[in-house]
Amino acid sequence: MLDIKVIREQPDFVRERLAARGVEDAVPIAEVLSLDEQRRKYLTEVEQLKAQRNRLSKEIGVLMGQKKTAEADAKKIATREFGTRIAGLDKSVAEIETSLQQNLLRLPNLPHTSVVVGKSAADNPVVRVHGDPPVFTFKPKPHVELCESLKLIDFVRGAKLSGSGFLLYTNWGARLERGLIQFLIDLHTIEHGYTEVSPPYLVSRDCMTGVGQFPKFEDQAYAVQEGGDGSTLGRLYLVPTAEAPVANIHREEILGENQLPIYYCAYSPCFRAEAGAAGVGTRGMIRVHQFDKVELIKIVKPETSYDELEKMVANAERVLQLLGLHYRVIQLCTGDMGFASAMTYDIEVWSPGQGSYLEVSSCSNCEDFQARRMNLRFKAGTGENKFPHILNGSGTALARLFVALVETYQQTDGSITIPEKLQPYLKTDRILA
RNA sequence: GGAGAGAUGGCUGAGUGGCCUAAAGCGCAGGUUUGCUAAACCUGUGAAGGAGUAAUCCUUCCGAGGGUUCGAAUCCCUCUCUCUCCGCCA
Repeated sequence: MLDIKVIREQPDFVRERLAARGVEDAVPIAEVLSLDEQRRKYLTEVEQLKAQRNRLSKEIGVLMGQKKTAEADAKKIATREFGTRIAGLDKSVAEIETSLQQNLLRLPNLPHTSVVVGKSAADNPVVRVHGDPPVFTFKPKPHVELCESLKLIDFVRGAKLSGSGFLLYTNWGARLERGLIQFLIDLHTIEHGYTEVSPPYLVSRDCMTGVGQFPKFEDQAYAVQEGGDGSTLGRLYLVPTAEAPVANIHREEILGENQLPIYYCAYSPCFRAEAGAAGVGTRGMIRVHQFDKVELIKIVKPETSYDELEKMVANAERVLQLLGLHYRVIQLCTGDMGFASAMTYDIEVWSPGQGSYLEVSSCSNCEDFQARRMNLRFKAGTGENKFPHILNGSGTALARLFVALVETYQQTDGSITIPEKLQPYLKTDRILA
């Protein structure tokens, strides 16, 4: 959520930054400013009335104490009408505030001023490239073919169970997936200093709103109804990422400055309905409704957040380096960034079978955008309460990492070799055809 | 699912209609004392919002939402959550 004071004091700056995202038409800045002005007007009025009423009530209390009941009763009648006027104004203020809040929750974060202004993924600058694409003496097969021939994934039966976009990992495929999860968590906790957490996979509406998923992207979440009485009470949402629960761990808390920075690492399955996406590039494992991911979350002091972002990207890159995979890092331009982010790096791993890069990690600095939404603060040394910056990054997404591994390490005979670092987790150095 | 207890500031915890402007303690900040540390003592210390150039003033907030009242942390109703015991259960 944006700071209403910033919108009020620098509306043109806010308009310019939002326009850089390419959402200027949808941005009700004028509406927000008008509501904000109305709110303050009514608030001033009703507060003056309340001050008067409080004064009179106090006088009545004194009269009652002196047993001057006749005078007290007269004053009561005079004071009574304040109640109705106050109630009316209170109602107006509440309505305006609700409306203002709804508008604010729909405004995306402002891109950092250093981020390249662009319209789409085509404008994303490449930050660095690691290694070279592997060279094959034969035509590398796409992952779908390899997974079928090695019986790593049963695509047909996965779809039979839950529809397209759901995977049934089998035998060595299931073990590879599990081994990767273990490998990633060990790496980030033991070597990178993150604290492991294992969150709920169903979260409240507040959590989804806190990270910026709701209200804008509500149609992309799977909702689960407790009881089934149709009310939104007791409704929970399958996590689209572990970010949803983990970033909210300290929601509505005031942290001590010495508690920061906080580093969390969490595995979770991720559920994405992506309404309307069915049928578009859905073959195989590239785009699915359920995938595994190991997520990194940082809660940090504002002045350190961009250094922390660089470190987080390096932590995610380490995964691909240890697995010997070719990848590149890009920075998302203003038009391609997520709703909550001020700056995002994507890491894309090379897929020999597709002949293209696949996004396996997205690391974002959301600055105080999410902290405001969840009212998470910390007490700064100066004594004032400030919003910390929250970062999230994939470390990394699994299905696409799986694709890159299988395609990169395929052999002439159709088998797959296992990178050295993964061998202890799989208890083998090769998956045979 | 049944029964009971509870939810008050960063934390613990008092407060059952009117100086509650929320006691007290802990914690935290500053100060005094001090060779250093520690300790002791003193002072200060909730949040959000609004008006004002400013000093300052005002409003709201005691789990959430309604209600009663001139006035609610306090009384009434509804809901949520937590704890204890019982039942069921992986």
